[in-house]
Amino acid sequence: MNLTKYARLPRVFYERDPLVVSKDLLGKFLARKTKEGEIVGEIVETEAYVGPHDKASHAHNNKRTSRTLVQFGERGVAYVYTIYGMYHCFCIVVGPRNTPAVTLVRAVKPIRGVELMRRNRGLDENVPINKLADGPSKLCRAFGITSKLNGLNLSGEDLFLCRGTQSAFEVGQSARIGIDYAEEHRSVQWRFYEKDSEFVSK
DNA sequence: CGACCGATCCTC
DNA sequence: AGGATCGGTCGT
Repeated sequence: MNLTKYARLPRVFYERDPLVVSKDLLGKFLARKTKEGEIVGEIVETEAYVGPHDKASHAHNNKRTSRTLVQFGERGVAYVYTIYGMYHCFCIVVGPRNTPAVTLVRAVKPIRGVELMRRNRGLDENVPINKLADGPSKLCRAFGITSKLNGLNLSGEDLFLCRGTQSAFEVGQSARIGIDYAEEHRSVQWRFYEKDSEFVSK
């Protein structure tokens, strides 16, 4: 398997309803290439932040700040932000220009580079594989994703998305995590995950 | 410039 | 159940 030749998800993949894209991202591969080596994970959990009317969105009411700026740009670009001073979250811009919408990638199933993921997390070899990237900030640690990658186009070489070798799964759906402030959008079912997967967040 | 808080994670 | 830990954001 040569990652460099792996076909990136085409631009049209992102040019659909954010909920459809978020759901369709399940089973796709997220790949990272650094000097240290290559890391690949199958996306098993996502959340949609569907637009400026979404009260859970950082860009609610088209709030345009230095943090949210990339949400107003091109689709298929990384939106990486810091949280609780010590962690990062990785999102994919899925809204058209000037219409902020993103998919938060919450968990992946490690496919390649498992040892590198362990090293990046500072974990030893007896930590089970399903605990390496089962949360939005854990996967950022495991993949070495920091705010330096904010605004990066996801069809390049450093960090990109591609169709993997998808196995069959059923899609589960639930309310999004950690957005109790979002009033009537607190309970909408905009979280998607591979049902029965042990790699989703707890 | 000060104050508040978080799309989390880890430990108790 | 509570603490870590600090950048983003907003009000003064």
